Amino acid sequence: MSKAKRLLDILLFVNAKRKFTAQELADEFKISVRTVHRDLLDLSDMGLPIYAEQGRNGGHTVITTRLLPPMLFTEEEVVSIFFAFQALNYYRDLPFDAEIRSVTHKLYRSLPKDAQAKVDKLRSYIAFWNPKRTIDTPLLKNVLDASIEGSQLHIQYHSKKAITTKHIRPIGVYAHNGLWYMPAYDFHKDKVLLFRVDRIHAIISSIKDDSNFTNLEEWFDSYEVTTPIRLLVELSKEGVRQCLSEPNFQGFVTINEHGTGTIDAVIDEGELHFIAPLFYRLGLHAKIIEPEELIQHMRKQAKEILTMYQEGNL
Amino acid sequence: MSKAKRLLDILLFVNAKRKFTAQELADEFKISVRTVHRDLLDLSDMGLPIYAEQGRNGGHTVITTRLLPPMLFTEEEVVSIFFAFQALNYYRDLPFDAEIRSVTHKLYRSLPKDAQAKVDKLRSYIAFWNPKRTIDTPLLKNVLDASIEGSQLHIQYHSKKAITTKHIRPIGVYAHNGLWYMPAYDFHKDKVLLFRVDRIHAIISSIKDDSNFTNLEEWFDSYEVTTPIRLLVELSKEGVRQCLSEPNFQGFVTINEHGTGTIDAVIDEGELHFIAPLFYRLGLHAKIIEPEELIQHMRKQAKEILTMYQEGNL
DNA sequence: AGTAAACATGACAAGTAATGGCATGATTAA
DNA sequence: TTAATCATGCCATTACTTGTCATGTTTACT
Repeated sequence: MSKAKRLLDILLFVNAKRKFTAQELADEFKISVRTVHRDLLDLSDMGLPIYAEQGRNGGHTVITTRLLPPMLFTEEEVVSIFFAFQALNYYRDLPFDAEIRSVTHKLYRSLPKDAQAKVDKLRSYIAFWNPKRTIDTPLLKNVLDASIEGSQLHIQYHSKKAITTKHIRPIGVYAHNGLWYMPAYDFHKDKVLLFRVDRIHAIISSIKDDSNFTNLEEWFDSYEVTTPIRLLVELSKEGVRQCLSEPNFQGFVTINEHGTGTIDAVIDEGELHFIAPLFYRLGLHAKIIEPEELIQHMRKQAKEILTMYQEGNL
Repeated sequence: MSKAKRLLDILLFVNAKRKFTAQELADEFKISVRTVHRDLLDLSDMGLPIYAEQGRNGGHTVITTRLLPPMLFTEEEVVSIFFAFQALNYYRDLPFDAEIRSVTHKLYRSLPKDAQAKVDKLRSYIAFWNPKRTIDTPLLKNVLDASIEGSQLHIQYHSKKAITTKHIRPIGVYAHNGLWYMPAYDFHKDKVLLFRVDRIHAIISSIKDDSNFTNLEEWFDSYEVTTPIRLLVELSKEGVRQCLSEPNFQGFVTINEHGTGTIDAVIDEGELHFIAPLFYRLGLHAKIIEPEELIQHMRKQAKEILTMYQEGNL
């Protein structure tokens, strides 16, 4: 085995083991202790952060977290990593922030000048526009860790009315529109609720809980319509056009020959208040046929608005 | 110079040069031609995709695009790359799709089993929720390239009324809410318009244009209020709460002692129709004081809604 | 057809690097 | 004090690398 290959193997071995003696390595790789010392010197020169403790029970210890074997990338592949990082650029708080920065530096330095220019250009010509938030989400990483480890948390939460204490088990976190959300099982209310991570004031305690539990993926998939309601809407041509750009509806729009169309979908009652604003915006371009609740909601809202802005009342 | 170092240097050299003869390498690195052949054999064994053409005018050629020097990552750094790719997961069409996949595979394979599990878990517990689109954006990469190269395009565009031909110079592309947008200078209208990339039917022609032009970053920065209007809104306590979560306004909300508040901002007239839906949703929680146009718009929309849903007209 | 430019491969000697063995010293815990 | 451990130097031996030379093959040019 070539020396280079052996050094790599030793690198991996010591990374996995963290602490070891020269004799162990000598046995493992069938080389002399003297050579082990030489190899460790070489690795150290190559940047492996390692230190030795003298004396009985001493040994060598790798400081950092584990390193992976060196990887070869093509230029395009590196650009794709920059591209992905660009997508994260608009989030204020991110887990792995430090790692992203270190990877960025490593990769950027290794690029030839012209490729650096290419990356710079890419950054200037493509963007992922999530509203840039000024809201801090300092507990994001903690909550994510709690989700992955499956811990129960007691948190202080700033809810609609006041700051309350909640006993929850997080399911996961997701970013939506620049904010971080956490669905979590609430032990007191005995159901899954959605929390905003930035509204968590503090984590009071964290208990490891080994029982199996749903994760975010499953929760997304299992999202069920509990009280189904039929939504039936007639659309003008322009209404069709706009609804096709609307992620909630694009699957449910049927277009007839004149270019007008209809939405016919079954949705959950709870979604009603969420979709109402869309139909407000559409105005005459969308006429709701069913459900009656939504029509009444529209009517009520319109009346409120009209009352508030009576003619002459400026 | 050690052999290992020389091999790395040769790797970089041949990647940059693509095609070369053994003699050239021998001269460059001051080694014999025989050794060059041996080194190339080694590199080939190490996976460098290289082939040789026999005969006069023959030589060695590297097949792939350029490779970069091998890089060492810590486990956490690799996880951060997966994390970034996860953020891209919800976009349907992406430039660099193939590269992202190959990087993913390379990295995943190199991870130890337990770290693979960690990545899998991460995927299950964190999500970036952009509405999952079913709209194809096949020309995305072309448009991005055109932006970076600074080309003028003639495109067929599916606009509000019909399919028209446009002569444009793209400024860049950005993703927003799962859709890809392209601001571009329209030569006919002599101003910058915003296009939806999925509505581009075809690129008819592309002309390289070396003149300097604004890029996306500058365009975002230079976004100017052309016809400023003062927006003044009174908010209830709940109105304050909701507006603080609204990226457009969170900087402009002032809260007074009772928890109620006001929005006082200067916005562009063109944004009016865009912000109206928010105030619809807020209903009585927000009362617009200025501008009059917005109030009239609200009133008009409310009247339309009421007319459409007259009592008894179900 | 002949020649020159290239790759491909083998043999061998000379040179260089890596290794193991041994010795010595330093540090630390039992 | 002793045993376990790292640290370093020296040297003979072994293993590897290199250059030179020789021989073949393929291909393009004249």
